[in-house]
Amino acid sequence: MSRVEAATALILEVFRLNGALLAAGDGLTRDLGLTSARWQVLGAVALAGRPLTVAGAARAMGLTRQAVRRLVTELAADGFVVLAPNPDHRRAALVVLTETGRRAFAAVQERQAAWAERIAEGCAPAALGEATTLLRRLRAALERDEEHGAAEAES
Amino acid sequence: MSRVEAATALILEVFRLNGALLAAGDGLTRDLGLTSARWQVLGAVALAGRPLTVAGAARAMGLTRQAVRRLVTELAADGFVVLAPNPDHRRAALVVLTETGRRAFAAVQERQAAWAERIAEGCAPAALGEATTLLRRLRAALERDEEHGAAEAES
DNA sequence: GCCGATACGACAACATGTTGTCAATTGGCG
DNA sequence: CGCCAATTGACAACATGTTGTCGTATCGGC
Repeated sequence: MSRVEAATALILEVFRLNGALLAAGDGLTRDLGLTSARWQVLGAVALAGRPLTVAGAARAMGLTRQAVRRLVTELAADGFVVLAPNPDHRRAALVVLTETGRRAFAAVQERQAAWAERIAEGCAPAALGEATTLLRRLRAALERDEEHGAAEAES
Repeated sequence: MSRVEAATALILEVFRLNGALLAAGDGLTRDLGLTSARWQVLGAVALAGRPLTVAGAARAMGLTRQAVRRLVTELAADGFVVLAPNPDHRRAALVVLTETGRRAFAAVQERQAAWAERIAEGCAPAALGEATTLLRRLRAALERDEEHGAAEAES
């Protein structure tokens, strides 16, 4: 198999796995009133070490602040977080976990560990690490390509 | 790094790479009036070997027929495909590429090959293959877990 | 040949992300 | 001090996927 074919096969598999993972994540969190996306936001806030604004959480997650804003609004409506006044910035409120939010996140984290263990059961940690490194390298090449790709496409 | 940690790191990287790939795919197709999603539909129809119905294309791609239906409607509106009567099934029309559609798909395919070569430049085909195999195995475990996961989650 | 299960297309509602736009706040610099 | 650029939150429009529901066409078994 040529390099192009091998790369294409890997890319297609990434798409499929991504879909499967999202579905699994939703299943993992559904009965707690969460989804994969909400869980991700909760995690960013829980693991930040300091209170985050919506825009800050978005930066931490690599998403746009608009997407995070809607999720935060929903999480606040469901009582997982509250928006606390920010002493440093009147408009940019801080997202703070409630006790409910903390408990829900801890519960999901436990499940996720057990789930990851089940899923990766037959895989050597070293092999997982090598695959991660390869994917990271591909993504780096992708982002490098993006930067000066627009000009080359014209040629 | 424990297996759970390694697996979690890999999963997060799959999410990130998926996002980067989608963005790159859109960039690759934009000036032809396509997107990643439309390209995928065009590819399913082009490579099927025989005419496909909307539902058939959806099965071939692992998407729902509703999602494919909308994309096909848009592709038809833009002249990339036409819906031809199906002699075997009055309601299920066949999706057929127009000359425009064929040319657009061929153009994207050329670009994709060059792009994949650039992206995977520093990677050995064997390493790509191993990563693909690992991801496939993870997805298989995931799908197996889904099946009898609902019951275990209660315990 | 009829009848019910199944497949298909259409429509609606929703989830999740994007980009674009706009006003308000903040902070730095002349 | 005052003004201008960057940041932020809000809203809208759109892209892409999902599920649910409905009506109808097709097919297989009796």
